[in-house]
Amino acid sequence: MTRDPDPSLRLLWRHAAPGQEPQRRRGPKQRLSVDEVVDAAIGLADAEGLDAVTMRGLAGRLGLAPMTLYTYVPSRQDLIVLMVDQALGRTHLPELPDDARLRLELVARVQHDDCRAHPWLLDVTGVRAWLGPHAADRYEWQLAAVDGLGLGDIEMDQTVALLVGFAGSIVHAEHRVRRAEQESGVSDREWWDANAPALGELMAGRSYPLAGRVGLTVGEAYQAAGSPERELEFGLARIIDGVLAHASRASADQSPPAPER
Amino acid sequence: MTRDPDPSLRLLWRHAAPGQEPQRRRGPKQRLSVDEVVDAAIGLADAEGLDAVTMRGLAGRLGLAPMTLYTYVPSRQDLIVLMVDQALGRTHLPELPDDARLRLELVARVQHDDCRAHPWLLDVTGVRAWLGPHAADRYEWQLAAVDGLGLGDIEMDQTVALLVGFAGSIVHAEHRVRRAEQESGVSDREWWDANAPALGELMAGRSYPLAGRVGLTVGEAYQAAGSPERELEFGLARIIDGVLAHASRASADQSPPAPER
DNA sequence: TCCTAACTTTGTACGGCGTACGGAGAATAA
DNA sequence: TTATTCTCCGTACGCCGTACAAAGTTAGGA
Repeated sequence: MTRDPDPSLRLLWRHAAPGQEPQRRRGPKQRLSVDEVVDAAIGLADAEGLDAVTMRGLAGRLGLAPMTLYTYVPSRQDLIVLMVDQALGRTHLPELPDDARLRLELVARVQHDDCRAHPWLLDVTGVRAWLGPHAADRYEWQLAAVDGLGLGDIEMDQTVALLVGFAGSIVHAEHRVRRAEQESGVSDREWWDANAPALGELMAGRSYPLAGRVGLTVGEAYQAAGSPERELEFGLARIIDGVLAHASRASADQSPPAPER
Repeated sequence: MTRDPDPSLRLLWRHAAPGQEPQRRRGPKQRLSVDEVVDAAIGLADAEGLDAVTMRGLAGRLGLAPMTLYTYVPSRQDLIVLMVDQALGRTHLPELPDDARLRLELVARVQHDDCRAHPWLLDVTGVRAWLGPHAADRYEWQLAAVDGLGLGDIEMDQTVALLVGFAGSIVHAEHRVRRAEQESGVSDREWWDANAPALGELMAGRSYPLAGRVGLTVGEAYQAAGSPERELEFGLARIIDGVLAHASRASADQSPPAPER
């Protein structure tokens, strides 16, 4: 009836095993552990991006032949799944404060900081990674942060998605320009200085009254196209205002002792 | 003084040229146009993802030898830049309604729909693509939608980033599971049915009271891990509430004729 | 008119990628 | 001891982006 379970699942949950692991295996012992391999891969991805995590490159860094990696991990895709959960697991999830606003902020900030530390997390696609132990722990923690506001189960899930999604989108946008700088070897400012005249010429005839004014103001304020930190602060404040207003409205509607009418 | 401008800029703005183009060129005419090449690439990416846009594959689809593409486009990376702007240009930016709430919704919905139609837009990194003509038009349109709310220039920019970032994050999350289904050939539901028992076994000993309850509720409500449409509606409503509340507060503070105190 | 320079199209080739396959040697189970 | 099972790794295949140069086509200048 049930198909064979996904083999990478067992690998993902290898540390939470129900104790049936310590059966000795036949061949020679492995030089490294899966954790060491995954940690090295995370380090490589942090430093040079997910594309730099090649089986050859990673093996070289570990002093192994490329094909040896396949005795630790079934494939590159599975390695990435393990990287995601292991990276999430490095962050200690802090205790939740009493104040609701601070709790919601914390959810977004933890996600933001993790994405910033491991920008490749946002590049991972085609993967069911949210089912690892650390992802599960995190989801539980996130739900605890939005619990007790008077939201229903579905709204709790949606609130987490809202906070986490927005935090990720900020890093995603920032990551786009960082990568462009890194790959081209030209900083955003240098590129702009070199291309502004040509761009102005090409844009001649078109008018961008608002974009021109706003772009100028933003550029002067931050010496850059934008400030991810400020965008996070601004968006987060608006989002939490909206969520808390909704929550107090919802719990007022549901609480039987209506104050007055 | 100024370095050579980025050659891909001229290609990006090729249609907005200041009329100095129609000089005849010497060799034989090209069989295709840049637009046709880019359109074919967009079709390929829409259907099979950005990874499927290989120079060989695209050339084959166009009936060309792989290297011929390099007479239209300097590199694959530049092709992708052109794809982004051309995809954005396909969407007609609707007239902005009078109601502020509707205007903000529209900004998010247009972005959401475009990302949904071209999910590979979210995979594009390492590229300065927002400087194409259609990207510029869109930014101007987005700013017009948040104009007149009483926000300062920087806050206008941040509001656009908030709406657009959130809309993108919804599609990004949805795209992750779609790709996982597509690449593995197993639907999310099938995968879950096959792996739920094994997963339950692996999770034994750990308790996820909230995640268990909420996950169950969400799963029953949507027959899936979540509903992107509902997440968009929910998040958008909260965000716009927060933005409008902030805007009315800000404009009340700034308006010289204070009503009373 | 013909020559020449510029341009398109293309074949070949190089170095990189993920990984299938099979062999050699080591460690355990029998 | 022997058989089995595991680790490690060399080789190879089919992909990728694209550098390079040859061959063919066109327009401008003589």
